[in-house]
Amino acid sequence: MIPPSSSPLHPLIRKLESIATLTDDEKQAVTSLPARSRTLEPRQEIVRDGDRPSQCCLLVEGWLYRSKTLGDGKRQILALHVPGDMPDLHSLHLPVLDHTLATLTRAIVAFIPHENMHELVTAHPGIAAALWRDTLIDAAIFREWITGLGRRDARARIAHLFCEMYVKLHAVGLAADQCCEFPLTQAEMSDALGLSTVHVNRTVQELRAEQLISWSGRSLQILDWTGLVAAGEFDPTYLHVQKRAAS
Amino acid sequence: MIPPSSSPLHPLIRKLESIATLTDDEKQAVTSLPARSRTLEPRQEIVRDGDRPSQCCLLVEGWLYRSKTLGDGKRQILALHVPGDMPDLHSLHLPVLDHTLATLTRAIVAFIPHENMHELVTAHPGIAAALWRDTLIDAAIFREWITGLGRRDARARIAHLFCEMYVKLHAVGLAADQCCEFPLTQAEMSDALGLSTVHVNRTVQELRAEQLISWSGRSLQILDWTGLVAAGEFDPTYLHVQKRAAS
DNA sequence: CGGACAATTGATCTACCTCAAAATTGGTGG
DNA sequence: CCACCAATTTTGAGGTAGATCAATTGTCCG
Repeated sequence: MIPPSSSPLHPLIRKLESIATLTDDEKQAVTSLPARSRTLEPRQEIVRDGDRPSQCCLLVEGWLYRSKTLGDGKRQILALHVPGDMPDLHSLHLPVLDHTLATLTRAIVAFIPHENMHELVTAHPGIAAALWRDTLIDAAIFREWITGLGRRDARARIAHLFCEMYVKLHAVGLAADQCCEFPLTQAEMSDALGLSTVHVNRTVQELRAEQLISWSGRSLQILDWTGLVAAGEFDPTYLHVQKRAAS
Repeated sequence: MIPPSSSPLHPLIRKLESIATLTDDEKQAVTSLPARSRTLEPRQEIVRDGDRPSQCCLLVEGWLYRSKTLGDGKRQILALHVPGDMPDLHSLHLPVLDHTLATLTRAIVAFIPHENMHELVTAHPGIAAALWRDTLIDAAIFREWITGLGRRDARARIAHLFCEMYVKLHAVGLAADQCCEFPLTQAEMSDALGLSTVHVNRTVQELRAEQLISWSGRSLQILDWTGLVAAGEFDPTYLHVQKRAAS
């Protein structure tokens, strides 16, 4: 019943299984969703602040981010997304977007019409609950970011972000052995953490000097998980991961 | 079919009508929810970080807040709640709480067992959608707070918060003529905005000197809405208010 | 009237910002 | 395979919004 990993819907199944338990029937229903796949280049907008999308976006491969831009051009990154995420699932119930969704890396995304999503959740309350749960986890991550931006210093914020992304990737089988992708530039990282690029640079060097991480190019290695967790005061409870997905 | 305003469930109906359209049948179903009301004193915890609540809390009167506390005792307020809100609705799908819910003022809250909420959303998909939508608006507010904490200065953050609470209260009929309750202390405000109390104090005085607001005790008057909106770069889109509720 | 809490003020300090330039890196075409 | 370009990362040198510490002054109640 599990679709071949070549199906663009496989990452969604994997993701849903990391946060809920699905029956075979439900898996089947997800698999038969009509999805139109596209490959997008890095740093390309998918849907923009103010848009009224008529479809949802499922990230199959690569990373996406969501952001708001202020009047003076300052930008705040609100969330980072990895394969399996549906970053604009909320558009199902909030017709007008209040922020922009874009690619960070080259990415494969699958578009599913709202209509079909509505049918899916109507016919399968279990899936509706799982998707609702997913949006609630999203909100829990927002709360953690609020806490970091409001009350943590630069070092803790950066360490915390590394921990968070490692756990998120691990939950969907995309990280192991303390290694994972981390394809942000320091400028993007500063927009996510409410810092300047200069300060991010200096603080990342600090973490490297402390032998907590090794990060170059797009690959991150966590050298001292315990130390990094302590530096970021990281407690994964808020991610509400149910279990590690089979790859 | 509308319950008398003395019913503890009236604020919930009013709130849901401010974000969605309910049929009489759905209103009836909400009204017949079993709710146990209690009056709580100011600054009293309702559910704590780590708890596994078995009921949801509906705020009938007064203000609540949600917060996280860090290791060193620093506190971040994550959200402010006004009558009609169900601040821990997410516990329906995320069993363990990742933050604390407490009263800001003396408050009346009604508790509804998860069991009955589950029955309600199973029997009434329209209500399920409205509640889901409500949690999504919650998340949209979190995103706006992230933006403020990350990229706005103290003056803009404070102005923005005044605007946000005025609009939220207005949507449920609890504000008019540029006047509303604002029962936070400056210390609580600083915990919400990621600032120190001293700096909040000085910046509020600035806004008063600019004749944008008048705020003393628990009552706020907005003297210059346009000016305050400009100071906070406030755009209410993210609140996704559908229409003003009848009081 | 007194006590507790909240608001206000003053003085000093610092984490982080801004501006600007230099050094690296990775990708590309010849 | 190398030279070159553009995008990143890194370094240096000030500057500042906002923090911290420590009183002092309201203000609201019982």
